[in-house]
Amino acid sequence: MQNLSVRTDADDVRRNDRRRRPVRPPSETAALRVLETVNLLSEDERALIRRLSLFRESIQSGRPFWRAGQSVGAKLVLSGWAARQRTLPDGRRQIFGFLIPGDVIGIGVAPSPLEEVSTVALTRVEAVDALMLREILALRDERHCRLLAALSQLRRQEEACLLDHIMRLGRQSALERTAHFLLEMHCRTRAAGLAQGDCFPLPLTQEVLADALGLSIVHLNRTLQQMKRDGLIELRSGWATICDRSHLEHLADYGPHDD
Amino acid sequence: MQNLSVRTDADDVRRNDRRRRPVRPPSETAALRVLETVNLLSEDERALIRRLSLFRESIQSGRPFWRAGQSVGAKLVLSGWAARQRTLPDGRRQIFGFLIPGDVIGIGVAPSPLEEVSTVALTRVEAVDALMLREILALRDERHCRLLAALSQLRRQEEACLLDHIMRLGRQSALERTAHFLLEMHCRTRAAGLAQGDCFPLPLTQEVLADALGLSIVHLNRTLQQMKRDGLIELRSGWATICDRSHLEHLADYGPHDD
DNA sequence: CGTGACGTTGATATGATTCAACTTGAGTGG
DNA sequence: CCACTCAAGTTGAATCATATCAACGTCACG
Repeated sequence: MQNLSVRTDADDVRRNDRRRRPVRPPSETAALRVLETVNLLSEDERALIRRLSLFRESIQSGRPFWRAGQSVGAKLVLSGWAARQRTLPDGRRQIFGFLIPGDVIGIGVAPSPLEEVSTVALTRVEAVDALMLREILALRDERHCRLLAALSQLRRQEEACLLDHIMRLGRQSALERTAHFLLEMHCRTRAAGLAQGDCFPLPLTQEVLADALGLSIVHLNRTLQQMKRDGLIELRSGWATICDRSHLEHLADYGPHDD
Repeated sequence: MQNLSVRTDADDVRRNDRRRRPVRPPSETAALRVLETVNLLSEDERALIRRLSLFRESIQSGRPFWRAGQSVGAKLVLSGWAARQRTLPDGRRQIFGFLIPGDVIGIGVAPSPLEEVSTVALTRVEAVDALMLREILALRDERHCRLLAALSQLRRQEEACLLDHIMRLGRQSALERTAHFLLEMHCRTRAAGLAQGDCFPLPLTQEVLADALGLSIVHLNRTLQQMKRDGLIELRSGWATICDRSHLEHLADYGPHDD
């Protein structure tokens, strides 16, 4: 794992026991993989993404990654995770979703309400300013049409995840929600080339997980323990493993919908 | 009320006690008002909407209004309410949102995942086939740019409602959810010109309401009763009244978000 | 005068939250 | 190397919010 060129966020977690070395330049392959998954890109388009890497920035864990209503600006995540979240006056927090490597925010002609939601880094996040990308795409040059299509499909997947999230929060039990969420994250990390078979990075504390799933931290903990006890999943140091996929999928009603 | 030109859905409910008369042509003003609220339209654009009324169709309450993945097709609701919903294998249902007069589905260049959700009529629904509208807008004629802007803002509002829905389901109590939802519906019906001051049509059974708010029907019933007892709202025959707005807004944390 | 859809109610069960204590493991500084 | 600290995870007990079940009321309609 360590010698792959993809720097995962869970690496951050697992490298805790060593002295932090100077930051290696993060590879842009995760970003490219996400987009490729969706749509094969031309060499022109890949080069465009790679050139962006010059405008790299690094956000510390816990710092805001994107401020609500940041009217101008656009970012492409190279590595690290962030959470879109909103907080009630009394402190209750709801997480709407996660940004993982290859995800993008602020691109797209029409502004999305998702960009009105503040986003906070959950690990160290390496990102590039994608304003240039946005402007290039706005020209609707034919050479970039596949990239454009890939990005707009990415946006559609994001919206589909919102719907799944509503289904989970409104009508599924703690166990079902958690199972469904883990399957979704496995799918997303796999698309980003971050997963290894049934094993995928999940650099989230139980508190964060609970705030995403609309559960208390204690109840989430018990739910996870039950899932481990039942041999459905394994969790350790920022990584999750799907042990019994078919059982999980059945439990969570995971898959395409036809009603 | 009865002599206003806007035919509301709640009229359907309240007219139960009379012989059903031949269907009067529904006015298109609700549709226009929704769009106008967002953006003043030119006379050209209004005329366009009015002309659409020729392709009118009527959907019975309970029948599907839009099938999941109906790849082609576009509709504009003139009157009546419909629910976007998904059902789990064991029958649990989650409602993602409601279509009210002036709402539109299937327009928009990029297909939205919301259009992958099946939609069912909750009252009789009068709609027009807006395929023509979609094609006209796709031309990006300058004369229709305001209409285009209005429609895309409508879509943004829809997505914002999804986020509010997630917040409600994930982190608010039954009371808060219900309050928040009622305020949202008041706002939306007002924009459609259907509300009368603090009073607005709400032609939803408690079962439907419960499935939207992620509550059991019994608990929703008790919650509504408490709200009535506390003088927050009134409900009767398909209409709701906001009695104590400031209290409700405070209770539900309703309003713009800044975190 | 049934019949069915919707709403209401009480009793009871359960899933989830809260609180508080304790564990574990990694980072930090003496 | 040890003691300390802090964040994250774990556990049990008590409590609360919400669900479930079953019965009953009401009203419109045929």
